[in-house]
Amino acid sequence: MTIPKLANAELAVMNRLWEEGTLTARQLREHLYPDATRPMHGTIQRLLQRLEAKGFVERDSDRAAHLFSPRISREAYAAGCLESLADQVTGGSFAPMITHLVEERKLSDADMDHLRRLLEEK
Amino acid sequence: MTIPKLANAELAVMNRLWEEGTLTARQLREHLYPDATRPMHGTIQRLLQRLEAKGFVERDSDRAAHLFSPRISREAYAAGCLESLADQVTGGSFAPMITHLVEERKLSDADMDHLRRLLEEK
DNA sequence: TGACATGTACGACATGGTGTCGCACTATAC
DNA sequence: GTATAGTGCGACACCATGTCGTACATGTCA
Repeated sequence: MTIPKLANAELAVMNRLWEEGTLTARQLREHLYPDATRPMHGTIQRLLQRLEAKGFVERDSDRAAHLFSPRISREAYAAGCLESLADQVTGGSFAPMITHLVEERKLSDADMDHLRRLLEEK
Repeated sequence: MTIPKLANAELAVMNRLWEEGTLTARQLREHLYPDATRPMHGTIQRLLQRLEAKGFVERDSDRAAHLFSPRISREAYAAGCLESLADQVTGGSFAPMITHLVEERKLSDADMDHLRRLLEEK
């Protein structure tokens, strides 16, 4: 029961929803395709429909123009992807890749500090 | 210049190469398709060819049966995926998803200990 | 040398997911 | 009523992937 992967256009929609919380299809379209020569109505609807099917967005159909909100937080999605990555590549363990990140100095100081404090508390 | 993503069959080949170091196409086939009703020669060759094109395997063609070895370590691949995940979802920062993992207690004790020690050293 | 086994190169195909379009249908506004 | 905006969804083209088949190269042994 791993998290379904999001494709580019889907992720763009989710990123916008994670930023704003709740939006209509029109608001999404205006941000994602600001200078579209074509309508793109259908495209957004299709994306939202698929995202709803995957359980990523929630639809409030009270009004004529439905309201869409994220159903999964950005952090939960990211962590879910990280989990399935670990399952596929490092046998479910996170240590190898984080170690590699630290040794290659890919972690920012802020990230390191954050982690240190987090681990001390637990 | 993010790391190209590996598909299932490709990942299976890489996992085997990461375990064994260097193998021939035949050895790979015997492990990956042990009870194949069909030859699968072409399939393995195709996969290796694509992996070579993506820069994941190295080919030693000195002998008649070429030898294939991984060109990227398992850890480097995992960390690379993790990096592009962070870029896509959390603006390049790793803290949010690791925090989420810790809070949801998805990290094993071994992982936690490992990280604690790692971070103390740096 | 020829016959045969083994291995490589690669074009081709079916499949599945994705991004897009277009049209039918519905609801709201004037 | 008509016009405008929104939804639902079938359809399509595109691309990566996994697989197959065939052509070609090489090696071995009589």
